[in-house]
Amino acid sequence: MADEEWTEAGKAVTALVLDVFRLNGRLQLAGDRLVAGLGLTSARWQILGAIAYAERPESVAWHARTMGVHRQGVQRIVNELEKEGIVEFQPNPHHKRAHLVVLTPKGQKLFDAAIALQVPWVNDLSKDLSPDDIATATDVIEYLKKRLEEMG
Amino acid sequence: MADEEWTEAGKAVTALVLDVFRLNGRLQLAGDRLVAGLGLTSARWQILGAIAYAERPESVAWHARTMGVHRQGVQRIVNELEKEGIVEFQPNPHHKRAHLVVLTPKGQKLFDAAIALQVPWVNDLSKDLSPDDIATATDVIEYLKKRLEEMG
DNA sequence: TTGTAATTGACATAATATTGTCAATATGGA
DNA sequence: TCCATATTGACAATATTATGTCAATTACAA
Repeated sequence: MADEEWTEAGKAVTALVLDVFRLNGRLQLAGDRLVAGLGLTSARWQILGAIAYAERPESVAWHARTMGVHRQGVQRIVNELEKEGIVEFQPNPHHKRAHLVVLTPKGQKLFDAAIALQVPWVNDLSKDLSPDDIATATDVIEYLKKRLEEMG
Repeated sequence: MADEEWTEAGKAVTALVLDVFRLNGRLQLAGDRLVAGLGLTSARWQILGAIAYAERPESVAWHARTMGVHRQGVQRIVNELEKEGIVEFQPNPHHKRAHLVVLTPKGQKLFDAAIALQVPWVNDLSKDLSPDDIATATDVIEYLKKRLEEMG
């Protein structure tokens, strides 16, 4: 493969990447607006989701690693959420310092309220898309993500 | 359509959105690493690309609007690039203050160098993907982006 | 057990992004 | 022309994110 020119797939993925950047920005904005009334932001919501959907209570560092973001950012937001009674720390039987993060009942209600806003929003957003095409798009996105994780 | 539960497409798009967030992070990271040796970052590179690929010289505010980002951020980076001789401002015959941004020869060389790094990188990244699937993914991403722009 | 490397939360600092305001300019209608 | 509205670059004030360091802890191999 010559190095100076794009392959067909390379050209197409280049365009896809630029679209992913733009979509990411729009989604961030839309998410912020959707849950602003609940006192949430996209960043907070995403962390709540990670905690809510984890199979078991996990540490801040674990969540950061899983989300692929800096652990300091997650720590800062989780500490805020803890002060607001939205999450709480549980002792970790396997680690004295790395406490496990869980939603409080108040946090669970807040997350449920966010979901209640997201459901009609995403149902409307996606109503004209074919499930097959969405699945294909997801496969491509996940493949690229996996490749990047391997390469990085 | 009931509001309390996800449609099939809604559920699938919810998963897709989370994947887009993760991929965006990985791409940002990979881009930073790819062009770091050139004194570029993902953000700078993206702005250079917008300037390079614009059909004609445009103002900072125009680029920010097109990219869907804050105009202040673009302004800050463009001002830096201008100090470094990578871009320059041209007088705008239609507006006294809104100067038009163009690449200098040095800037064009820098952008070409970034592309020279990106080509083999993206060719390798995409080598096992089918052009059809990439096209489908791009269509879905673009559709979502367009819908969000309309809604917002 | 002992030593080495990795993980973790806390903290500090710098870089970047966000938000709001202002005056200059441009646009379009009355 | 005149006026209201929108756009633009500059500037300032916060907020958020990124990066590096540290000590405590853990994991693991010798």
